[in-house]
Amino acid sequence: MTRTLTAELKEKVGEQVTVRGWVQAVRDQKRMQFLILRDETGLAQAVLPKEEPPSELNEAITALTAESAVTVTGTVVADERVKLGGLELRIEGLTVDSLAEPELPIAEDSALDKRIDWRYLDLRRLDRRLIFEVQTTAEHAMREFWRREHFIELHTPKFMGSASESGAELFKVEYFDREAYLAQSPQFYKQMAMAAGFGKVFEVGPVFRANPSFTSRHDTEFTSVDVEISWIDSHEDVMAFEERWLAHVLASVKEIHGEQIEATFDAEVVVPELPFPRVTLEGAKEMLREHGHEAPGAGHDLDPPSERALSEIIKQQQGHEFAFVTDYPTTVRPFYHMRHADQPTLTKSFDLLWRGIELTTGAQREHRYEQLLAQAKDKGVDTPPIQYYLDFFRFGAPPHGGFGFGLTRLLMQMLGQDNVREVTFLYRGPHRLEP
RNA sequence: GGGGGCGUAGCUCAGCAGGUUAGAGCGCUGCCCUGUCACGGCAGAGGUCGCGGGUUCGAGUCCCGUCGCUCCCGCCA
Repeated sequence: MTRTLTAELKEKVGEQVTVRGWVQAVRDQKRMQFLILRDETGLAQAVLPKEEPPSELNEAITALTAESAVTVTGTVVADERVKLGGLELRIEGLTVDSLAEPELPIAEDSALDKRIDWRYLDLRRLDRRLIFEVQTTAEHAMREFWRREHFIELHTPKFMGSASESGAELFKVEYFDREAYLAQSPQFYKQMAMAAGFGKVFEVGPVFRANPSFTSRHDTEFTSVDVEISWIDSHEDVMAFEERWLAHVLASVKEIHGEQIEATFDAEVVVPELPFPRVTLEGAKEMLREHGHEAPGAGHDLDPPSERALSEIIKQQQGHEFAFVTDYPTTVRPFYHMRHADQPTLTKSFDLLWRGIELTTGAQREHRYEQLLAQAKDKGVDTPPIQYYLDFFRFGAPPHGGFGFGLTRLLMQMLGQDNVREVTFLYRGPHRLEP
């Protein structure tokens, strides 16, 4: 049997077709039975007159419950009375593939946490599906761009013998007779690819952070998009790549899903102008103070309210939703970020803000072995466990830099969602390991 | 880790200053309804008020503890 999708029905008027999907609603009346069917492409009405006494088919429809999985065979008929596309299916056969229990544990207006408990039911809604269609398009556009520019795709290990970055907490796991850690980032390995002469690399993969963060934009496992580029002159080259790449991604999403995103989430996808605004961290703080906002003191990163305010100011002044904030002090950056030759307390690093939230952290990396050792010592890093990493720079390493990018944060902002959990297939947090 | 808010029916919530048998809408079950389309009408079932302890003649309501959810901060993508 060939399955016809509900979206294809308009081309099949007069034909007998088989549609397979879920029962959205049953309206069982005295003389007429209506069955609203949903598949991944939309909704369709199926209809059957009720016989006296009711036929077996009538009884089967009466017994249906919402969200049951069914296969319906019938003839497609154009009928102006039908508000759902002016089409309906005159039912000739029905198979109940799986009867749903009558009371569903969640409804459209259920709280997010409860919806995640029953995520597979929540995801049956077509607007949730759109989120993952957009994700697919965005990733495809990223790869398209990378391939065009001769990047190599990496799949780095997620088990590690030691920490790859300071700051974020590590998950410890049993690993035979010793302990291992889940990777917080592919940072060291993408740098290894630079030492291996790969030139330009990317990875889209999971990272793990054992931070007990209870906010709308953190999770303990998320999909990180990582890029690393060799033979750069400074972090400026990395930013210049990232903005072109992102503009391409947003243009693709807008072209394919822009209208639907606007209709579904009331969010406009704006393709950004190049170049993105750039401001140094200290310059940003000055801007904030000029506009009457409090800003953290020297040596400190922007706090979230400052980031939101900064995005707002730049939006007003330059009409741009993105902003690169550059030149973070060494105090808030890891040891491997390259320092400015003339200002050794500042790193050649950047963050990318979009509509007030951090999408990216990037930098030029220190590729000179002796300098890297000195910086590790300066930051109090315990070097023996990461000697394998330091060794990457002993036998000829190119100048390089790159960035890490939160895929879910991109989606959240793109779709006007207020929580990364909405755009994560299955959220993982401090108290969430199921489903 | 720190702070704010919350936890009452399958779902979303109400429950005023502690006072008989804890309510509503949606959903569910049954009956009725000539084409519905958020169908409509009538009837019904459904609750150890997160959990434990305390105050009180009496606790959904007040107090303490605990668990969970949520938002903000810290941390970060």
